[in-house]
Amino acid sequence: MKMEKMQMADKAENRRLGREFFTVDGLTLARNLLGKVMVHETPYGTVRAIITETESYMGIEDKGSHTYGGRRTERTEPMFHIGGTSYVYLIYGMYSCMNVAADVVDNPQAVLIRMAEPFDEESERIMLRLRMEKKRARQQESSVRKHLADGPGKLCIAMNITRADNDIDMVESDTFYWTEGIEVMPEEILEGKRIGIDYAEEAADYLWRFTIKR
DNA sequence: CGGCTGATCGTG
DNA sequence: ACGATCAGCCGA
Repeated sequence: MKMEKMQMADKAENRRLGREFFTVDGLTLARNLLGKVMVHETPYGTVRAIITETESYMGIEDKGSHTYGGRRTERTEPMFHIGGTSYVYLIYGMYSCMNVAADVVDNPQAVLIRMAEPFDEESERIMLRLRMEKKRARQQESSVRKHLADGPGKLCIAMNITRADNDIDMVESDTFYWTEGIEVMPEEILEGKRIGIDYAEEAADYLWRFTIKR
């Protein structure tokens, strides 16, 4: 009985990531978030997903970043907040993108969460349900299942992340937060160019996308 | 698997 | 006007 209790207390889903985890630069945070678990309450239950791909957006000096040149607007405000703050914005008029602010207040760096996999079977059921609800009419369930959360927009649909979840402190929240997950060794991390920022000139070539090797 | 394209709307 | 995208369609 005592043993059971100790194992429960040590379960990955119970080990929350604290402030010190997020108050590092955006490149360090993007690497460290691989293998961690993002948790979000949805109308159908709690969704837990292991993060498998991230991108760094390095703030005022990064031509690919929303905060390039210190651009501070109502939209980009959460990027200026304390590390661990969510930054959710609408892209192409129809999809949400989920980011986590890095580092200290007023250093507007963030990590885009691009890809994730369900942590357990309940999460998988909920993610599939949420994705099927929002799918286009002709799309097959097999196709949705295969591409459950393999892009920033799909990930937000699968975890019910909308702009209602913008500017939340994920260190303090009880409905939107992070926990430990699986261990990822540095040599398991693949680097690549960031996606969809052709306008960013030389910054488009920086290897600031991180994926777990398969 | 890779490239091309329309859909759709808040932001500045 | 313009996207830190997605899914369908085409060709290989």
